[in-house]
Amino acid sequence: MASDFEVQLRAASLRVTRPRLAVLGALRDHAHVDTDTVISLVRAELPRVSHQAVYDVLRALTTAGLVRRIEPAGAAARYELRVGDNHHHLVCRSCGVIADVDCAVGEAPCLTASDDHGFVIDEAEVVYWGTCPDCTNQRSAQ
Amino acid sequence: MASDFEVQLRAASLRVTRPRLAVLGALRDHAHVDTDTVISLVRAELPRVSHQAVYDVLRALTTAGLVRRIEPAGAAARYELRVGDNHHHLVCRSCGVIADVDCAVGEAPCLTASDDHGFVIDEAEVVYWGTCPDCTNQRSAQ
DNA sequence: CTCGTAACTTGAACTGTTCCAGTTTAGGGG
DNA sequence: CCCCTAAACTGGAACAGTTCAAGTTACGAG
Repeated sequence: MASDFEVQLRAASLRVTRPRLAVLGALRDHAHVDTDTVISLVRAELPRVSHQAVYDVLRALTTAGLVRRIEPAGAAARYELRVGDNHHHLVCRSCGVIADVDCAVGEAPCLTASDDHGFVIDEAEVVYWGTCPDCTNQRSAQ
Repeated sequence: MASDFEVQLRAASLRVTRPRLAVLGALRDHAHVDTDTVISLVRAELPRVSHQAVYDVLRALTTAGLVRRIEPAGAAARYELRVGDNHHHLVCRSCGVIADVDCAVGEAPCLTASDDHGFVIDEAEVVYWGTCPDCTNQRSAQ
């Protein structure tokens, strides 16, 4: 429901606008989408939204913590609705598809490095690289 | 020594060329450098090397496994000489500096995801995000 | 030494993202 | 309830990092 997003936006002291609601709706329905896809999805609803508006909205939502930005090496940025758990991602080297995985080890998996070099660590990001089932099948079928 | 790199290149059935040796030398002396820096370092030795050559060399060395490409979200690609251990990285959100860390848990830390979704996983990449000592000090000094 | 091909040079193109100046609009104060 | 102003949006241009393409050079097998 839109009103749910409205509450979230207000809680983050962000104005409730159509583009923002459309972006949140798009992310609710499609996980791990890149900016271009978000733009298309938003325009399906609001045809006149500029690409710049989507970039602005995504940044505003990301800094507000409502949305999480994922940026696998060598690919465009992707976004997902921020859910409470700090889960990780499986990325297919072949087609780029992304799947969610829960933390491997308990609640804070590798959150503490063996030697922090004096850094103040606030997040441990884990990316599993591999080949997704579809790409594996396609390859063996060749 | 250069001859060491020569052996490595030949072992990967890559031709031994000055640009390649220069890139390897630059990476030996400077950890976690971005492409631009590699270009400068190489040109200090061989002024006439094109940026394209450096890009080509870095890609060839990366696919050959002699060099490892690191690509922290939102930053340009960085490179380091591939060493045997699969260590991880600490990245400073403020200045972008990178430090090495050994695997947190044993030899293959989080290498096995809790649920692999049918993916064939070949690498688990861990990035610790935080603030480096220098940036922490600078901030508290303000 | 000769020759074929991998590697290099030069220069332009491309993608994802950001910057900028001007216009619109959400939503609190009067 | 309406007005006003900062926040948000539009359109268009700029930018950085990387890659593509066509032609030239030089490594190293024979």
